[in-house]
Amino acid sequence: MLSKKSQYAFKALAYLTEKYNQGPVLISEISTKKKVPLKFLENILLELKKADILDSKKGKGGGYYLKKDPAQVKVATIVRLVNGPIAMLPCVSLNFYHRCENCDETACGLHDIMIKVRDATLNVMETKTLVDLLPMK
Amino acid sequence: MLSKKSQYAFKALAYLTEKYNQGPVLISEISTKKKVPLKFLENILLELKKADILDSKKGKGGGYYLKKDPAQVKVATIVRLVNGPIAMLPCVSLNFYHRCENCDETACGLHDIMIKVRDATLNVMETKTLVDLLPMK
DNA sequence: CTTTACCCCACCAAACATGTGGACTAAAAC
DNA sequence: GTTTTAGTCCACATGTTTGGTGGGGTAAAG
Repeated sequence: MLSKKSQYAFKALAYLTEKYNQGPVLISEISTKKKVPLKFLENILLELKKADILDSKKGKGGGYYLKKDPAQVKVATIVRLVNGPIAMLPCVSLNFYHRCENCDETACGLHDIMIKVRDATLNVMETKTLVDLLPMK
Repeated sequence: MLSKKSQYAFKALAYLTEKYNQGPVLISEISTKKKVPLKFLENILLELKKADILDSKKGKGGGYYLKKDPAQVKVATIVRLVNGPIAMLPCVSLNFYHRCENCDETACGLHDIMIKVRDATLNVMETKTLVDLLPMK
């Protein structure tokens, strides 16, 4: 399951997508509009900034805003960043690969199953972007 | 990611699938062959028994064995049992549904994305069974 | 009635999740 | 140039989950 942090991140990103190209948005505004704890949100947005998804301005008229076109930011990228690996096993992860202990990958049926799960999941997450977070009209 | 517990469960189930219809298998045998901590494994197997996946016999000649044909036991069932929900959001789970707070499902883009992810994942996990845990010959 | 082997309960440490508080810094406004 | 605004950074608190262990109890076989 996605952590609350991840869900908060998506709520914030949805809001910033709505406001894309309309200048910086206050953390406090996102916090109240999306019902996300202010200080927690602060950490999340900072993390997204460090990952080059968002940018920010300090002082009056400041706030956070999307650094890139939301249609170019994949859901998979955000999940990996905030929630961690998408794959269900370390030995099957593209971005967080780690060999399993006591497990021969070439003779592990679970390995093959989880590769299929990963591919099916990525097929969705790599094609959906931030604009898909907004409800259809 | 799958918990270690889940990985242990699958290792044990793979072993019991190999030994299907060959009588009860000792916990200690599974533990040494599959390199799973004995006491931890005990808890896991007991849980699988209570869920009607396994059965056991006490005393000499006792041990654990599969209660059903391994080809009839879906991977999805085991994951739900040992690891928890398969869906990435409570509001999108078939077996563990729970409404999201502060979130209108009908106007939540993430909701729709995660339904697609869930369906893609289930498509694999509902068709794969314990026999798929064994390496192909 | 002793041995074997599963059953059951309680506990434990470490890691992670979910926050909060407070001081600091940069930018803008006055 | 000092005040105000708003993001940055660090530390800590607390609760839950994860991964695991210890020990006694119970049922079946011999």
